[in-house]
Amino acid sequence: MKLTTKGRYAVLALTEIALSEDKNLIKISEIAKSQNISATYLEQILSNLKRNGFVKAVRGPNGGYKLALKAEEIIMSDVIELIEGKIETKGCSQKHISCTGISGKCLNHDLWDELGKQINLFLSHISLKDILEGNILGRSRAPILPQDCDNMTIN
Amino acid sequence: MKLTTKGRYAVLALTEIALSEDKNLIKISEIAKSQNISATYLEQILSNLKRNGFVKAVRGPNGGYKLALKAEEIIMSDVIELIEGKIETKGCSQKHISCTGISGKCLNHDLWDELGKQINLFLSHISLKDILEGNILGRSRAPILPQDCDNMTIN
DNA sequence: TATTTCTTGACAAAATTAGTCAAGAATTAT
DNA sequence: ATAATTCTTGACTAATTTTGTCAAGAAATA
Repeated sequence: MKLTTKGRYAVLALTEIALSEDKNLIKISEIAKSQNISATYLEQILSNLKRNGFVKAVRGPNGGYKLALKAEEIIMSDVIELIEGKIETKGCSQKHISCTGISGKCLNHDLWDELGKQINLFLSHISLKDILEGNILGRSRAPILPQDCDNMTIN
Repeated sequence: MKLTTKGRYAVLALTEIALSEDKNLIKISEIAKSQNISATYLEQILSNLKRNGFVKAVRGPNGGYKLALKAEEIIMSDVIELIEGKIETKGCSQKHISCTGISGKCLNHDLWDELGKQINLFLSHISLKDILEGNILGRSRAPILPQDCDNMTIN
């Protein structure tokens, strides 16, 4: 799996764009300067976000970027998947035979599959709006254990 | 954050070692062969696992590795942190000033911090025993949302 | 004593990430 | 219309990280 500066820069840029919604447009150079990121590197990322409908661009003097969607519609799992590729923690090399020698199925695969699912699940519940509102801390949650089902009721 | 073949190989090796507990010792060359991994690369990883008390090694003819702990005591977050380093999805470059321009604190930091926390929380609830028993699938869980607190009771 | 097997650290190749550069297209102000 | 501004695109390069290899050695056992 991957989580690099590219993904972080993307979220950072989206945040900056959202925060200057009142001024309507923000330039790459402004974001680059305020975040101290290479402007030309940011171009790649914003261009990608544009192609995929997260932001809109206006060229020419006083041009710049703005959000193409409402902040609550910009979901982190979508953004990260676009920029970094699928969150996949691929397991063993063997695809069909067991890698642990046990019956038919690779035990390790489960771990990485489920971790990937967990990461995705987490990010799919967080929108740009949540970030803007500082509504993130304290969200992580322990995984489900067998005995949980007995002790928990959802009304 | 990082999740590379090295971490996967470590878990794979631990699984193999655990599965041959009855034969008591398993050689690097056996693991390498059955998993089709470079033996010399595995050496590094197992050596590391040994230095940190997860496995024991016996040299000489009929030597090899065995677990130094019970399978239920080998926790994935410990293993992964050892092999891959701290699960840290470090946020912006600025440490003290805001990177989004908003009051004092970096909004993006929260996202990566909390994601790191979630990954760690997930892995800290999974032991080698769980893997051996195939007790992994279905564990991932959606993050906590504000309204959850109202609708859920834990008895 | 010879063989097996782990141990360690230095090296090197390959892949990925991060970043640069340049030519161009669209827009706006003058 | 023209010049200045700003995004667009793709090719290229540099830096870093990952993924190994290699070799000399140490411990154990038959």
